[in-house]
Amino acid sequence: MSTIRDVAKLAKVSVATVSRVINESGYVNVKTKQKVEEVIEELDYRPNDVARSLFKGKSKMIALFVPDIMNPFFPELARAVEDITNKHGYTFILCNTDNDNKKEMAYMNALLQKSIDGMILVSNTMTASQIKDTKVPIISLDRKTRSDLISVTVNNREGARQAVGYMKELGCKRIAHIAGPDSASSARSRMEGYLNEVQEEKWFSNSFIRAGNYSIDEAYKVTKTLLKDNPNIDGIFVANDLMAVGVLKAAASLKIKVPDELSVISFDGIKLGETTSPALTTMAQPIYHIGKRAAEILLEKIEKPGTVIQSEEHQVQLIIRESTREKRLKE
Amino acid sequence: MSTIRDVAKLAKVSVATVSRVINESGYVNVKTKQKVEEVIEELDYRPNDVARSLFKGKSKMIALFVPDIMNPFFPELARAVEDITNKHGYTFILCNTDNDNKKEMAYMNALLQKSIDGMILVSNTMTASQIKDTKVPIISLDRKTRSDLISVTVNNREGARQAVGYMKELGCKRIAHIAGPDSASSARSRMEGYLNEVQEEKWFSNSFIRAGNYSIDEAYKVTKTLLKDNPNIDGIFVANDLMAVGVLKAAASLKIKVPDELSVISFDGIKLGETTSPALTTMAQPIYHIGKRAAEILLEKIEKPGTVIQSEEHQVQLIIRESTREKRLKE
DNA sequence: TTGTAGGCGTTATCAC
DNA sequence: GTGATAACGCCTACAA
Repeated sequence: MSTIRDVAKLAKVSVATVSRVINESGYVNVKTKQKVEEVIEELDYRPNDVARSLFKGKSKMIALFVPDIMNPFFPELARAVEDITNKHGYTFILCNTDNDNKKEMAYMNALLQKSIDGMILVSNTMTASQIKDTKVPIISLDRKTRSDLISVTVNNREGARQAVGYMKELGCKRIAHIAGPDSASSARSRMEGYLNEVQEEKWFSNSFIRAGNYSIDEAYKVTKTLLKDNPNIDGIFVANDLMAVGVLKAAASLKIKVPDELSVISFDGIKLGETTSPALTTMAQPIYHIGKRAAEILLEKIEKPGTVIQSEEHQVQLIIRESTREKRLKE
Repeated sequence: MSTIRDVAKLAKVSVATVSRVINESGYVNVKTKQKVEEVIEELDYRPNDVARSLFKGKSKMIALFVPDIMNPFFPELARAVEDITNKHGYTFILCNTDNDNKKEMAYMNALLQKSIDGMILVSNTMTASQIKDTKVPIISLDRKTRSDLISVTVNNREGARQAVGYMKELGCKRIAHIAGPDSASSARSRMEGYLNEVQEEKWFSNSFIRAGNYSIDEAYKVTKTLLKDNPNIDGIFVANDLMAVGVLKAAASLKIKVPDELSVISFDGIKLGETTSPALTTMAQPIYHIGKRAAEILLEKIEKPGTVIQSEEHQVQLIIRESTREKRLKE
């Protein structure tokens, strides 16, 4: 690799001049500029980003923290963030945290040592004190952390409400809820929305709520007992699509027909929900879009430190597929 | 952020000494070491990795190139690579290339400027000349590139053969193939395996082969015409699980029952295949394992430049689920 | 056992 | 317009 000095020597100018042409900063004579560019071409010179970073204290890298990229909700988010950061000339770093605060902090410190320019967090465990003395821009995505971070989220509560409302319209009389992990703000909000819609009903009972953890297997298990304990349930609002897959499996194993005997609606709108059978009716998040917005906001904060930015809450949208159906009233 | 100089000053030693204790290199008196460590603690000093990188010419970062992380085959691979590199103290960079050679080269150059230590490529388009003058270790994963890169792959041809062989055992008499993109070595090998097993059969016809591109939608389209043109087909070997989802949809839309009237077997063993209905019979790759191995080999090459390493080909395994069934012979 | 000093490749601030 | 040169923070000969 040739350095700026090599270029300078060959072009018979100083490194300062070379620096000026590659950065298009300051004055430089047209002819010398030309000469320098020729030499750069000839030597196939590329500036060393590490040296640049050292000088500037910035690395042109941003990181995304997700619990686990193998959870199908996150690839789309990651893709969005990568696309945007890449377009702005930043390098994208992916960190799987397994919701483990230790891991999160380890990553964070490692990245800080690398002069990371900003981070986007999908996290429940990060506390305010852990990030308070960090001066690099950080924003929260999909969830709200226990801190005052700017966040890009979705109207979980209202979306949940609409989902449950839709099931009521369909004629469901006993609607259960498979909840997400209580540690996730999104899960708590969805539960709230469910309760808002259902708490006043005379049929409602706390036993209609079962705790899942946003994973298929756990949802399968709890749904099975739920349905055994309460055979009269005719609708389930599931806190995310992934768990709904488990719910579908549980229903199938109990020979309960979806949607004929049981309507299932969930949340997220991941691709996976289109391929199940029946395909999932769901409240779809604009996943790519919120990832995009998070990245855009972060870059804004990085590149113009002065500007104030605001949290954003985006809208979800009901997508009706095959797992819900209007109940036929007995005549 | 305090620097090594701050530590030195406060500990009343030279920076060299501080450097020695943080790197555990060279001699340093027990008492001074203690003193230095106290100060490090007190100042919460962390060495600046950028400065280190500049000096060493290494960044402790490795990158993984995949076509698109939204394709469900790749998250598991990415997770494996991230886990291993992270365990070794490296930072993980993810690059989505969309199989676009321009993008690949742009990423590559950008990363080289950042003193990347190594790269793992899932790529078809990278040619030998494009990487020949790169001295950082690169290895190929899942596919073989048009170059002499060390690769970690799976026995695609033999696996395909076994898959088709299995369908024959089930009694299938007309087995079609939905192929992957010809640009991918994995797709070509699977096609070969299919042909090996089928070419000699008197029923075989080239029209039993349709070109897909490893995506659901295209597979759906081509399968529909395939099945319309050849209603006597009773088995399909699909080049990957994702396309098999499209195949299942196509069959459903044609009211063809899987597996009763049509057996479907595919390749990859991604989680998605468990959630379809019917669940996919497939030749499963040890996805996480090959990602892990690729990372391990790469790190080996990075940390001990001398050692010679070899390409690896791992075994696939038949997983029988619901999309295949023995044909009942007419009595 | 410890310290001094040069260098990794850039950029930016001065002079000229 | 251009050129020295001092940082950026760290590491490692080489001296002492």
